[in-house]
Order: sequence, then structure tokens, then C-alpha cells
Amino acid sequence: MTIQERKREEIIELFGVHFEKHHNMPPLASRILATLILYSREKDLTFEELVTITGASKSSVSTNIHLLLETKKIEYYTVCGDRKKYFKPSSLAERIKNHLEIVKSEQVLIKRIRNYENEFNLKPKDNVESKVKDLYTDYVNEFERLINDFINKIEEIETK
Amino acid sequence: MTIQERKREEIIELFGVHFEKHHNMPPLASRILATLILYSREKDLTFEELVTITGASKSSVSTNIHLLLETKKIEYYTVCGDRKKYFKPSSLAERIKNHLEIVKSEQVLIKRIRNYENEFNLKPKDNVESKVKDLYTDYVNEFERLINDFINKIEEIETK
DNA sequence: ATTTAAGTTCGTTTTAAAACGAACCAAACG
DNA sequence: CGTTTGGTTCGTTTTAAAACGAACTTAAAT
Repeated sequence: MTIQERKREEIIELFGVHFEKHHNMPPLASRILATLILYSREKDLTFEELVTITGASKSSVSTNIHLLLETKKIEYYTVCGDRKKYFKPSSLAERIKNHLEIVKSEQVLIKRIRNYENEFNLKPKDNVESKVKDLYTDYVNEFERLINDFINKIEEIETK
Repeated sequence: MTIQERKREEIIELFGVHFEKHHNMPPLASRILATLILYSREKDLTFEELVTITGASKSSVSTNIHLLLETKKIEYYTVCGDRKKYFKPSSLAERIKNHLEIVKSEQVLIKRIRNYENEFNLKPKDNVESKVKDLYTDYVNEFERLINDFINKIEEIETK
């Protein structure tokens, strides 16, 4: 095993643990995603290669690839006159958009709580809490603007 | 059951599912956190009340409360001449700080990948990818600034 | 000093997630 | 029209997470 291969494996492992822990991803899916990201500068990987590299069964790899495709973490393409599928991580823009969706669903929840509190006239306990809540509203708005801005810029680059 | 109670339960359920799904939180911990947030305007809850409301066993509630305390999602206080502990959700500032920690650990990972790519001279495949990566760096920096700003403002309010 | 309230611990059970392998399918190849 | 390649499906097994209950602890109250 070369130095590069050793380092690659090390980062794949770190990455896998991180995604399992913080992004609620099954172990094998994490490792597949990490593998695709780490290899992406050199080449895109086929199903068979992923089976070999991860050492998992075909069925497990198949299931987890579908999970990653559904959650838009990876994508694939085919080459004419070649039955294989080539997998690669989704573009950064795609991944960020995804993240935005989660943030937005959180927003919906917060609004529902706010409505509930207003409807039954549950006031903030003190002035500090009320001010912090206002700050948070600002923060969320700015955050949304930041993400939208970023996505627009990316789309500009990608389309030209 | 009053209308308010019904609505509260409904939101607790929504909230619980969201936290389970997007924040990798065990079912009971999610429901405890949701319950504390939804009750927080009216009162803070004791261990016993949480056992009653969630309908779970004392041991399960105990375990999950410790998990929420460790991850700084909730906190408790005691009242003189009263053996009970009163639980409530952590302040917004605390929760955001927490989030920042995750973002930062992600940053570390991205830097490691970048180092790996530089060390073995793995160049971006095309100009688009390279530009998008630069944009991403900007985005992350701005994001970090936004969060830090927010935390500072909150601390200002809280200390005065 | 004994009792009781308020939790905690730990070993067990229950439940759910992940991985597996054998059988299957569909498209391209010969 | 078989055969091979590149996967997919589904029923089963394995593994891990979550919940549980009984026994224990600890500090306060009597």
C-alpha cells in the first residue's frame, strides 16, 4: 500500500465516522460517499469497484447507493457502449441546496411553535428571552440570504 | 383534553420526528426535548413529570435526560428546600454554539481533504469545479462570521 | 436512626437497523 | 436465441440501539 492509499483510507474513515455521527447516515453509505469524494479527483467509480473497495456485499452496496442517490448525495452517469454506471459525489451546489431544505423544514417547525404560543397567549418569561428570539429571527433571515446567494452564484458559474 | 393540549401534543410529535430524523437523536430524547420546549413558556418540568408525560420508564427517562444534558440541549436547576430537579431547554445561544462546533469539525475534515489533494497533486478536473470551491470557501467564512456575530450579540444581551 | 422521595445503575429484553446471499431480471453480446 | 455482464430484490441473519424493571443510592424529612 502506497503512502497516498494509506492517507486516503485514513480520511475515508474519519469522514465516515463524521457522517454517521452528525448526519445520521448508515455506516456503509457513509463509507461509500467518503470513498467517492476521496477518489473524485482521479476517477469516478463503478458499482463493482465500490463492492471491491468497501468489501461489502453487492446487495448492501446496491441498497446504500440507492439511499445516497435518493438523498441526492451522489449521482451517476453512463458511457455509450458500456453497461457500467459511474458514480460520483453530487455537486457542491446540490449538497448545499439539500442542506437548505432541512433548514427550511426547521423554520416551519419554529413558526408552528410561535403560532401555538401566540394562540394561547404564552408570553416570553423575560425581556432577555424575547430579545434573543428577535435576534434569532434576524440570524435565520441572514442565513437564508447567504445560502440563496451562494446557490445563485454557483448556478451562474455552472450555466456559462 | 383541551384544544391547547391537543395542539401541544401534535407539535411535540412533529418536533420529535424532525429531531430523530435530521439530528440523529433517539426517539425518547427527541420527545423529552420537544416536551420541554413546548412547556417552557408555562413551566419547567421535573423528572417525575417527564416520566408521566412521556409514559416511559424511569430508567429510560433518566438515561435520555443525561444524554440531553451531555449534548447541552437541556439544563436543570434546583430550588432550595426541594429535592426535585427542574429541567428546561438550553438557551438559544448554547444551542447555536453547539451547532457551530459541528460546522467547525466539518471544516477540519475539508481541510484534510484539501491537504491530501495538494500533497498528491490532485487538481480540480475543470475550471467550474475550481471556481465553485473558491465560492464555497467564501461561503463558509461568511457563515462562521454570521454565527460568531450572533453569539456575541446574545452574550451582550445576557450579561447586561 | 429510620423512612421516604428522587433519582441512578445495571443486567435483561425488545425492537429496529444494517448487512448478507441466493435467486432473479434486463440489456447487450456473440 | 442462449449466455454473460451488471446490477436488483427479497427473505433471512446479524448486530446494535432503545427501553425496561428491579435493586440500589443518596440526601432530606421525620
